[in-house]
Amino acid sequence: MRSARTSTTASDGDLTGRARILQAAVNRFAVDGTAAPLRAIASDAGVSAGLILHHFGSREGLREACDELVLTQMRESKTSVVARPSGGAALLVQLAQVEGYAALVGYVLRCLQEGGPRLRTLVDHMVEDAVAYLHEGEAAGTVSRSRFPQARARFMVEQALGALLLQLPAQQDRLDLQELPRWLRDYSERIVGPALELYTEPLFTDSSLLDAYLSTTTTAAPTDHERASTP
Amino acid sequence: MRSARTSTTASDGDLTGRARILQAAVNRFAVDGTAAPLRAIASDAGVSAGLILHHFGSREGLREACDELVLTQMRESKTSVVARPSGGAALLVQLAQVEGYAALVGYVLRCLQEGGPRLRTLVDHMVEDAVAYLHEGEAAGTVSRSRFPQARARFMVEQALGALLLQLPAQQDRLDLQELPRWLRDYSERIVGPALELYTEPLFTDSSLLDAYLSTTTTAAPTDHERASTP
DNA sequence: TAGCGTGCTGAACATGCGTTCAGCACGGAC
DNA sequence: GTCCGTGCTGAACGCATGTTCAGCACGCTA
Repeated sequence: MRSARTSTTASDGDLTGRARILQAAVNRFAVDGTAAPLRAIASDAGVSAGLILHHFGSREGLREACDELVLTQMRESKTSVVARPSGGAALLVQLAQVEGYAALVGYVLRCLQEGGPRLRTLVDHMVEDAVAYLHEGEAAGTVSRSRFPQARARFMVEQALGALLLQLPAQQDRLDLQELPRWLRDYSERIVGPALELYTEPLFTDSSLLDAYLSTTTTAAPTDHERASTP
Repeated sequence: MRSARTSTTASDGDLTGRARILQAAVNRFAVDGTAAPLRAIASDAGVSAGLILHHFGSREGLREACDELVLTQMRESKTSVVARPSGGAALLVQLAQVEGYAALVGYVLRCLQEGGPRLRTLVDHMVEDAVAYLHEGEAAGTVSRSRFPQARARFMVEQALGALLLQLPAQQDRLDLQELPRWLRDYSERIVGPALELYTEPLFTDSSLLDAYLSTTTTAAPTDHERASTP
């Protein structure tokens, strides 16, 4: 199957082969999971499987190119999408509403679901954004100060992202990108009540547990250091 | 390779073939991910790959038998392991400390990471336990009452479990069961500070956001219904 | 016009997987 | 003793995958 235009330079309307592959890959990985076969991606892009290897060397090379693309697109879109208290999770929900960004969000969710350090930098960026956002809140007086600002931000981001992952279909099953925006919106609506309540009215009626913990770590307490280890 | 005892009834010390397969399967799935090949499991159990199919019909049959085993073992162990506020996550952490239960916990984590409705009943049980536990706290006066007790419990359980998943290695990578208890303990220590703080001192300094939300849902507000849908 | 490199194809290869199947060993029933 | 069913094996099959490779088409350069 030859593409309509065989010109190497991408004229308006149709992309270069490499870009078409990348776009198809992000889409397929989001829909069918990160184990989607190269031939399916090639078919979607209207090229042969060999061309993918020709451009990216290997399957892993394609994955890395996808990661890079997603990282830059997330960074670019961050300015246009308002940051939100729940860290990066709400950012993903917001972004998925934007036309054409569903595949991007789907790929990110699939990568996080896959596990491992693949998008660690993306999560780290989200944590940093959350730190900054919470810090602004502290300055404005709307957010309470923390003894562990860094760890608190990471804790919130990881909880919000992780809860999202639990809702996903299995890696091998299909994720409908058409339904993704609505589905994410429904999920947000479902949790916004408990979330706001939990963040406004403390779960514990007294501070005995917190006090007990703080008293055990008063001596040489590393009030905010982050370790990152993997079993 | 014939097993030492060929007696069909399991004498003390060595299990029947079926049980050995099941044990090896849970172990392999936990260590190498749920895509671990049957031949590896067979090798671990000291049997041929054909025997697995003979007993369980197919790979999916083996998975379902593992799920059932894990479900019953979790139910049995629940009485001996104290329930904790953060829902099922802390239960997993506690259980992993017990000698010989690491594989069980690892398999549960792998299944949750895989996504989909595989262990939905387990999560539902955890939610129900959390509801009961929080209710006891309310009666004792240590936990604040919620407008959405069911949704709050689910929200907390899913957040706690999900955050745990984000820490896991990739499905294809190895999960060291020897290190799992220590690793889970380290993770707990890392988050207990922010968690207790967040649950004791409200994140928001005023209730404007919560009030705004509640005012929009005063009319015919379904104060606590749960929907479960998958995209 | 001749040469050449880039984009690209399609067939082929090697590998690993789940699954099938014909058949063996053995222990209890009759 | 004979029969039969159960537990079990090991080779084989069919399939899907990632990857390799020889070669084609086309546009640029000289």
